[in-house]
Order: sequence, then C-alpha cells, then structure tokens
Amino acid sequence: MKKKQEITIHNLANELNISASTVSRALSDNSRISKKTRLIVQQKALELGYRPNVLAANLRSKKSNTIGVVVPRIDRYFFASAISGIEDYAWTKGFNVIISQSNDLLAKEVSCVHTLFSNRVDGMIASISMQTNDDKHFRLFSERNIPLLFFDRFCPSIDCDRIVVDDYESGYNITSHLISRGCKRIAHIAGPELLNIYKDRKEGYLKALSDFGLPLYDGYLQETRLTKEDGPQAFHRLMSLPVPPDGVFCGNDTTALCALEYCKKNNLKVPQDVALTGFSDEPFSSVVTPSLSTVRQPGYQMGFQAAQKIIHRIENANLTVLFEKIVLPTQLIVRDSSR
Amino acid sequence: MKKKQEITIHNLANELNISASTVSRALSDNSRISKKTRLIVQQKALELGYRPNVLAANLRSKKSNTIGVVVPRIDRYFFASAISGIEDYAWTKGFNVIISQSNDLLAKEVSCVHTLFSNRVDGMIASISMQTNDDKHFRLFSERNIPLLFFDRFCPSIDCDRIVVDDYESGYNITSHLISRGCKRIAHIAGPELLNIYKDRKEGYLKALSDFGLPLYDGYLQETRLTKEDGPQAFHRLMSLPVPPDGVFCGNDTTALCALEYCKKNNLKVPQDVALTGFSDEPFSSVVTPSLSTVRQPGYQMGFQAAQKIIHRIENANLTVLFEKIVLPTQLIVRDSSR
DNA sequence: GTGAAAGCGCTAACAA
DNA sequence: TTGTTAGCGCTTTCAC
Repeated sequence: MKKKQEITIHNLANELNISASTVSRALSDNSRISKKTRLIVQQKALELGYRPNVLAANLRSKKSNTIGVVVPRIDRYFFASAISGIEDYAWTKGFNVIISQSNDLLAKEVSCVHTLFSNRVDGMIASISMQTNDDKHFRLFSERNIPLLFFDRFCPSIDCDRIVVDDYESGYNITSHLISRGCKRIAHIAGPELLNIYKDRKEGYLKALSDFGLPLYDGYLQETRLTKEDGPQAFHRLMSLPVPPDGVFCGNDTTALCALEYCKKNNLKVPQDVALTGFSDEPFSSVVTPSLSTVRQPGYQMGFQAAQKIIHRIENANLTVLFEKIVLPTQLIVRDSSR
Repeated sequence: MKKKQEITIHNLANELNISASTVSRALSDNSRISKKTRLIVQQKALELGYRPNVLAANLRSKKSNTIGVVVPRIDRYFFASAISGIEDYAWTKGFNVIISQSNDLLAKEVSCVHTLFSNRVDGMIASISMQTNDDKHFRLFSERNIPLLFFDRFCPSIDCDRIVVDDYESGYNITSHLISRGCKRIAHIAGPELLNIYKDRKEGYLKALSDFGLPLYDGYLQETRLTKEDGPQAFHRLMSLPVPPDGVFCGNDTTALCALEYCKKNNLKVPQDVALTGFSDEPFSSVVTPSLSTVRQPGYQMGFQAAQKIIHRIENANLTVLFEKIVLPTQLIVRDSSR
C-alpha cells in the first residue's frame, strides 16, 4: 500500500526557490514570465509528476470547466449519440461532461439538475423527461444566467437556447408520404402531449390529413407513453377497429417495431395491408424486415452543436445575443414498410 | 440580465447571528448540534435558496464524489448500457459520473485519463481502446491507490478490480453451437489480438475446433479491426477461398450484420450455405432477417456492479481485500442465422 | 453546543 | 519579471 503524496505548486516553488505564484504563472503560460523560469518550472513539474488540482483552481476562478447533461436515458441511441457529440466537442475545448439520466421521471430529473447545479457546472444541456410539467429546477440556471440549453425536448416556459428538429414538418412529411403512396385511412400513435416533440409530430400529422382532405376517423389518434407495453396495445386497438387503418404513423421506431411484430403474428402484410412508419431511425430500423420507414434525426450533430453553442455562451458571458432556436434538418427515410 | 448572488454559509450565519461552523454542522446533520439550531438553519437555508458549493467542500475534504468513466465510444449500445448502469447506481450513492470517450484512440484515452485524474475523481472505471498497448496513464491511479476498475476490456499489466464476461467460454460455446448444428468448416473473424476480449473469443473458438476434431483451414482465421470497412472485406476473403466456410463466427454483431448483407447480395442462403453468428447482441440482432445468433453480454449489469464495486472501495479506502475479477455470465442466443 | 481559526491548492490584485 | 497577500466556500480541529 504505497501512497504517493500529491505535488502542489508550493512543492515546486520550494524546490526551485521561487514563489508559488510564479509557478502558477509559469504553468499557465502567463505572458509576464521569463521564458527561462517558465521552462525550468515546466521541466520540474514534469520531473516530479505534478498534476494540477483542478478542484482548487475551479474554486478560485469560480468556474468548473464542466458542463452538465441530463437526458431521459443514456442507453437510447438518439441520446447516446447526442452525448457522444457533446463529449467530442467539449473535449476539444477542455471541458468535462457530467452526465445523468432522469429515467423519464420528474423527481429524478429535479434531483440531477440540483446536483449539477451544486457542482457548479458552467453550463447545462438537457432534454426533459416525459413527466416534466414544472420548470423550477431549470430556473436555478436561467435566473442566474448560467447558460442552459435544451435539445430535442424542451421546457416551453424557459427562455433559453434550444436545438431541435422540426417535428411538425417531419410529422407532416411522413404523413404526406403515406398519403402519396395511397393510404386513405391513416392513424397515429402519439406520445405524451406534454412533450413538444410528440405534440408537434401529431400536429404535423393532423395538418397533412387536413391538407390532403383525409378525415381523422374515430379512435385513429392514440395517445400513449410509447413504451414497449403501451405501443402494442395501442396498435392492437387500432387494428381491432371496425374499419382499421391502412397506414399507421408511429410516434417512434420502437412502437413501429412492435407494430411490425404484431402484423407478422397476425398475418397482416406490411405495407400491403397496413403501411407503417416510425420516427428516429434507430439502428435496428434499417435492418428489420420489412425495413422501417422513418425520420432520421441528427443526434450526434445536435449534441455537437449544443456543446458549441453552450461553450460559446460560457466563454462570452456578456453575450447579449438573444436566445436562439436552432432547427436542424431531418431526413425522411422511405423503406419497405411503406413502399 | 439579473444576476443572483450565491448564498454561502456565511450569509446564513450572518442572518442568524451564529457562526459559519455552526451553519456547516447544522447543514450536515452533525450530531453535536442542538435540534433547534439545526432546524432554524435548515429552514433559513431553504428560505434563501442556499445551495452548497460542492467544489469548496470537495477541495476541503479532498474528495470529489465523482467517478470518471472512459469508454471507447459512448454511442455503442454495450457501452451506453454500461454507463446507464453506472449512473443509476452512482446516483443512489450521491456520486457524479464524468464520462469521456477515447474513440478507440490511445492518444485520446491518455488525455481523458489525465483530465479525469486532475479533476480528482475518487475512482475510475475504464474500458480500454483498441490501441492501448501502454498503461502509464492508468498507473497514475493504481500507484496512488485511487480505485481503478476495468470492465470488459482491460489492461492486463495493471493490478486492479475487473468486471468481465468469460469471452473464452463464450467463444467456445458459440463455436460448439455451430459445430452441433452440423458445420464442418468454421471460420472466425477476430478483432485485434491486443484486446483480451478478442483474444479470448478467438482462443475459445480454437479450443472448440480442436475439442471436436475440426481442422483450422488456411485463411479461416481473419484478424481485423472489426470496423464497418474491415469486416465485409474479411468476409469477402473468406467466401472467396477455394473451399469457403460453412459457418462463420464473427467477432461482433456489426461484422455479422455486414456478412449477412454480403450473403443477401450474393445470393448465399443463411444458414443453409453459411451459418453466421455474432457477439454482443446489439439491438438490431434480434430483428434483422434472418435473426442473428449471438452472445448476450450484460452491459447494464456490468456497469451497475462496476459502480458498486468502485464506490465500495472508495468508501473503504483501507480495504485490504485483494483485487477481484468478477466474471458475469453471458447467454448464448441461438437465432435463425445458425438454426 | 457553539465559535475562532486554520487551511484545502490555486489565482490574481497589488507591490516592488 | 517576480513576490506578497488575500481570499474562493467549505470543513474541522481545538478551544470554551
């Protein structure tokens, strides 16, 4: 059990018979230090294996060089890619990324946000839970001008930067696509109205129906939580209607996959009997048979740009630029399930 | 642009005409404080919206309540699940999780590990990159008795806790499975020998061949980096051999998927012409047609247990228990690609 | 049960 | 160009 004592700038200072502040300056490449001392100090630091105590530096400088991230679930591909994008950019700027997941529970989200706040993250990137109907925890940030940015799922009541895709247009497009392939009775399995993304997708769907003169039949709009349990049930309800739909726009790919499996089990041909589409382009969507039509969202890009935006705000605290809503393009991916 | 000044224990102390240390104690439920003052302080803290500065507390107490995580890529399902498991457990114990990804590059891994070290993480959970042939950066931790734990991919030269699956046995089992379904000429697309996981899978494969009296034909063992580019090439080489294999154990599911696509394109029937298996049970593996036989690894479990183990070490620094190698069970998943 | 004081390791204003 | 000094906000002895 050997235990190395950590080297501090004071140790270096003693060794070299100079002051700690000189060491500090030399180490941070401060301009008003002679090239000679700078080299000597850096050499010594290397020799003794000095590692700065970032905690102390942060306390002193009142910044943590850290951004906090809260997402519903880390293991969902969309969020994992976004985090990957955040981390990649943050790393180039020397920022750490603390992540936490709300598991789509408001209580856990609140707790995570509080923790990140207490840890003095310099900025916060979040995508809210399915239950989030309160914004107090996020006000902690916005009220103190600590940069806060939502991506994908946002709190409408909080004024801050947002990076989203146009769910309304995407919902409109994918519904139009179903219409253009000849579907006349199109249903939609929607997610919780509380979340902007599901609300927008649904409204895009409704608008497309109305633009093309198609009716919204009774029971054709199912609001669910889009879980592995809810989805199939909703689809079952749809297909059990007196006149079942000939096209279903599912609120996400997981639900579309469940629908696909339901069809296989019940000898329904996709897309002949019922055309299906999802949303998100999960990794499985391209390889399932029939492959799943869907909307691709640029998860990595959203994360990367979120990090860019927030770090830019952090580094320019006086930025008076109004909050931005950045809308990234989606891509309609037409595959066999609706071809 | 309003700007709230942060409340400190001193502010609370002033307001209440007591000392800062009393406030500190009251807030941390110290035993030698009267119930009355404790309540008063906590009430006031709530009232003024006091949020502890964790940075300062950490500096003082020399712990950060943070664990660092480095994985090759955050957006790979296995790692995302592991991180999810880590976060879930860490949260119950009040620990933060700083993540970073090496992108399978040694240089980035070194940099991430250094950063985490400088941030004084209390413990470190890592899964090494494909290039990691040097352990100096990890010694930073092991030499100082800062808990370090590898999961899945480890540095063999570093003595510390490990959580792994039995890749040797899993490789053996999946090869045996191919043999038992009648394959006589079984090839393997392996990953870099440098990583324990690929080496073990390969050796399990070789052992199974030898146990069942099957030969290893020339060119039947392909070592690649298992990328989306390498995998198909290796599979193409295999199928172009004078006598191509009738069963291929691919080092991971992605490569198996590529192989599957190659077969479709070249009118090879799976599993009739060639049986295929992967490794990892990615989300797409169960839904692709034909569904992919594979080995399921408990990613979430590994992460969860990794967090348990490391936090236990952190909280019991004097723990003289020898380092453990925890081996979690895998599950052979037989599906259509080899049935 | 409470307070005074020291200090975690670093940075930065001010002096020299 | 370098040193001195004073904290950042908190915890924790050591007194009382």
